[in-house]
Amino acid sequence: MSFNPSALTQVADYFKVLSELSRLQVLCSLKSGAKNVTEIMEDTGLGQANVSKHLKILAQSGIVSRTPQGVSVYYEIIEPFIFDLCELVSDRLSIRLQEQSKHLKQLEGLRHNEPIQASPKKSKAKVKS
Amino acid sequence: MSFNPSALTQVADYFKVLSELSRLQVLCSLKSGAKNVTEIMEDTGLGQANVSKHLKILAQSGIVSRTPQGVSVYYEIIEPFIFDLCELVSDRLSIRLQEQSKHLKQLEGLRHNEPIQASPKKSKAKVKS
DNA sequence: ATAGCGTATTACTATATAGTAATACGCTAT
DNA sequence: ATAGCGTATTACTATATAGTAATACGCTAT
Repeated sequence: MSFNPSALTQVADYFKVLSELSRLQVLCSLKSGAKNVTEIMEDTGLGQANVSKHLKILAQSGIVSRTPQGVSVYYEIIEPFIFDLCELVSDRLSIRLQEQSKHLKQLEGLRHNEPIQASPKKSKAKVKS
Repeated sequence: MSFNPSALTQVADYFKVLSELSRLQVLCSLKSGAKNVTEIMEDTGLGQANVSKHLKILAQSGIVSRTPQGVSVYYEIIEPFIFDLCELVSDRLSIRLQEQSKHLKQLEGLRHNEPIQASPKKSKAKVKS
């Protein structure tokens, strides 16, 4: 059993950046192209300070670029790879739902053919032997 | 701009499960096959209560299965998909390092007043001067 | 120089959760 | 029944960080 803990840490940190709804919202807002902070605020409904904070994290983690332009600052996706990741996860979650409903139907079928026996109540009463 | 916040939340939560070093260590330990808690502890060096806690999270998120077997409990990966994700991220991080060192070399060149060469694309035609 | 605007930062609160010691729980062999 | 073992849970501490109001900063037009 040999895995590199420092590489794993980096992977964990990368996932951590993507593990916050607000940050994913900001990224989705940038999917259609570069935007400044105000535009992102309007897109996401997040507060200004909050958006700035998340953008800083995204920029520091190399997912997004920062370009001051006049009085405002434009941010842009520089690693579209993240959308691939999100889609993969999203697809996986869909598949899960699919299989889940399939299993539910199987249970339905069972129910009509052979009745499921109710499990006896868990009682802590000690039975004297 | 229309993204589904509830779907995004689920994606974020999935990433959150993978965003902790200890949890990734547990998963890596399970990569070679089903293991009980004690074996995972030995593999990872994590404490017993801590391992149990992480395993609970992994089981509840549908990544791992739980099978009591005698006095111990065996856990097993049921969604190898996570390893694909980890590898993708790991590969991306490697590519970054590669490009980073390339840029460093370019800076070195600048330092010595050597012209910067246009990026070589994928052609392997390396002309020696 | 000054005002106005957009953005970043500061200082703070609230919350989530990793880690852990102690303990409860549940199985198995005796 | 009892002891011993492996695992889960409880109760707690420590830490990280999301969100935010206030404010600082920096650019541009006047």
